Amino acid sequence: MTKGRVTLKDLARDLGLAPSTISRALSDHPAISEATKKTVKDRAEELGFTPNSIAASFRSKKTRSIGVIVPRIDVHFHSRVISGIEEFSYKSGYHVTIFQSHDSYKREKEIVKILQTKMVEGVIICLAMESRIFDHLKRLNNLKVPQVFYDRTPENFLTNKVNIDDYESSYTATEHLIDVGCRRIFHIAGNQSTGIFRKRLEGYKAALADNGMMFRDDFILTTKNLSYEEGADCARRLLQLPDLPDGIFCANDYTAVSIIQAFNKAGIKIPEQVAIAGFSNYPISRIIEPSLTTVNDRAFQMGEAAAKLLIRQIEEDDADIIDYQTITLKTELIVRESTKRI
Amino acid sequence: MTKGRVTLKDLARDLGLAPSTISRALSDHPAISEATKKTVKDRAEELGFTPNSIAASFRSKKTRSIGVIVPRIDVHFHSRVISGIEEFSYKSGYHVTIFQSHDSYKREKEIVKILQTKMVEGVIICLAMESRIFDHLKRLNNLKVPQVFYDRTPENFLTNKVNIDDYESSYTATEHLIDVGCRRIFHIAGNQSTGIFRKRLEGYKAALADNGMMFRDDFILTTKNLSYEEGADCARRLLQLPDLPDGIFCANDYTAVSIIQAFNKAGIKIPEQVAIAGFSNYPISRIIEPSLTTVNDRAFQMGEAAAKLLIRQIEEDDADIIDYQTITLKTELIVRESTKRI
DNA sequence: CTGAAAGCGCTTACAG
DNA sequence: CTGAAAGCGCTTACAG
Repeated sequence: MTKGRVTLKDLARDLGLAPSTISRALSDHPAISEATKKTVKDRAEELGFTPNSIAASFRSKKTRSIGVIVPRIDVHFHSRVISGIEEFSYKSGYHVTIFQSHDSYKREKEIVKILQTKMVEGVIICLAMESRIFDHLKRLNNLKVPQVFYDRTPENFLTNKVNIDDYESSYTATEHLIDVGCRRIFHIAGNQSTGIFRKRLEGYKAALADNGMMFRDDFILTTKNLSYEEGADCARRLLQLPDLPDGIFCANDYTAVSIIQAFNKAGIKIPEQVAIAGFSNYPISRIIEPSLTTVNDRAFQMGEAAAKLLIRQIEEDDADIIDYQTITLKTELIVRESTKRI
Repeated sequence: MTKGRVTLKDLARDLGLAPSTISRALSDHPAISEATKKTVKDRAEELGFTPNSIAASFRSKKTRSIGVIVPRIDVHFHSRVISGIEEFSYKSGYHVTIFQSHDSYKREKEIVKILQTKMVEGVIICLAMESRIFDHLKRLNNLKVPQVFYDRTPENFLTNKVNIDDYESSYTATEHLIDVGCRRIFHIAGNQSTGIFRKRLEGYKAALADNGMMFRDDFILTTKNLSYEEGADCARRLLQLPDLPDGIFCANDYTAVSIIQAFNKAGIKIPEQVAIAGFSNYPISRIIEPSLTTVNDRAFQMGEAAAKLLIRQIEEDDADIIDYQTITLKTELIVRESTKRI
């Protein structure tokens, strides 16, 4: 026995069989007899044989590894997506290597290069905020490494995408506010350079239009990052208005929570005077008082869907066929106290 | 040129040099002349040469890959630790492959086996709640794969550990409650089968003792998971007491927030009647009203420290020397409204 | 059903 | 400073 690890060759020598036979027996090749398989597997177990999958990957060109690039792992949304990715990948026999771009284009480019050397079989990525150029990703494409984008996805670049229906979700949330009697509905909007936030604004507009309500520019407060602090700032501006809104649809939960707190403090009754809806279903949305009506963003399912799509593309053998897919997950509106007017 | 990727051999042929020279030039081997290095690197760039690091790993037995096992990625604490691990590892040229045990011993065992076949050079792990037997990890040890544990660490098993000082942190938090005038301080305790929660209880006890206060068994409410719901339950029990506590030290933030809300509703003034301190510094602790005094658990730094320790152990060449380390990070008490009585 | 042989793309002693 | 050669531990056509 060589020092340390037992290799497949060691096993072969031990059993008086060819290495090729051992290899096939261990991977349940149909040509090998059941008897041999059993002998080999038992002996492998006894000797504590651990296959070196790096050697196997090197030889077979299959690493069964997926690269994931997110802006930050500790952003709750991303950690949930990653959890979904890991879960589905694990069940499918793939493993997941994670990198953070910190929203830097330079770092994203570096990571993509590393991913290439690591021979990952596919990549799931949420673009860095800074990324405007996609050459690094097109290059991956040329190397036939499938990619799936989520959340922040490239425009003008044909590829695989997984998203929720931001437009429809916002439409539903806004219509819900209308249904509970709101007539002056404001929108706290996200950065309009990001597609999903544009869509959330569009959904809001469409719901108003379809219900015969006028869209007004001054009902939109646009923020940079939809941060808690920006939410407080929006609340301040709203409270100075001659006419308060009677409904607010916020493009995320942080701003919604912030506004709820400011309004609570100002003695404004939620939902009686102002109904508020958010977006994401972050843990805090059910803890805040009143609890927040919000859109469940299904981050975990997005991760699962992304992994599923990616692995299908990896395992599809038709290298010539390029069929990019865009998966859109349905969301649900979770109605809580902040809009329960009736 | 072979179809698809350019290999090191292709480069060698192209330049009329030996593959060994190319290999050395690319890795800045001191024996190679600057002129040759430049020629090689420039040509590599031109031809779009991407080194196959799987081949390199296979040959050199260095994968520069670290396995990370956590119960769940989407638990905020773990996602922050992972973020710290990734950050430090990336800077050190290592990459991080992540697995979730879902607190299952069986799955943890499976993952450890996979990690062995993947030839990771080290493992960072937060034990599954279920894990009582450590044979799978001892086996890793025998294979000379360094391990670092964090948060939930094995007892009676010599290894590397990274933790915060739970005892000291709880002592400080409790003493802070005493300093602001509390005399009937209750403790919401975590599951006592977990080391860190035992230590938090101990710290609480010690602070009482050192300040001449009696420890009373009935001042301890023990929970299973320190969940938000269990916090509400604790609050209910506290509110039924003939004498309310005047201070509560909670072993995490969820229970603290839950109690704050219940007390708010019951018309009990925080901090005037009851001062409350938590543990973790979760985002919600600064949003809740009144904002929560809590211990910053330094999860990101734990991840960094774990990665740093692990990588040092990987790169230490003295295979014969076994020097297990335990790193304890200092925490800080973040004082907010919930204890500001003076 | 089993085996002999080639080779994946690198790195690394050894030699000069 | 550069090169020739061996080989890491597997898998996979090819052959019988």
